[in-house]
Amino acid sequence: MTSDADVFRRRVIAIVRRIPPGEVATYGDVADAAGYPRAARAVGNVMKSCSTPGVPCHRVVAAGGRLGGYGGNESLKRALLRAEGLAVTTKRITNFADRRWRNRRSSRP
DNA sequence: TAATTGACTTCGC
DNA sequence: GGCGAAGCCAATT
Repeated sequence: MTSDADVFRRRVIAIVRRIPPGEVATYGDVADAAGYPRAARAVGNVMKSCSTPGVPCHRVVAAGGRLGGYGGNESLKRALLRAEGLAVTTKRITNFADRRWRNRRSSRP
């Protein structure tokens, strides 16, 4: 059944899978790409339930270049992002602005 | 069915 | 610069 929630989850997963290596996207960006610019939290929930392999959840970070959660293992997330070619510090991504995956429908002034 | 939680975001103090 | 509160969406209990 294509429940709205299922579609949302499917959409989020599809979008996250579309994130190219070496780039990252924020929960808000993924939510926006999914059609719900305010569903950043919902994206987090979907990620937590992401039983779908091939989904680079570690490429999804919080806004402002912060790491976010990743199950609490932000150290692991930091290592993965660094392996992707990103400059990550203990709390945020240094070149986040340059590595941010542009997927938003409208550019923000 | 209703209420709570959660890997968020943003503004205010 | 750090902490707190409010707002939004979906999943879970």
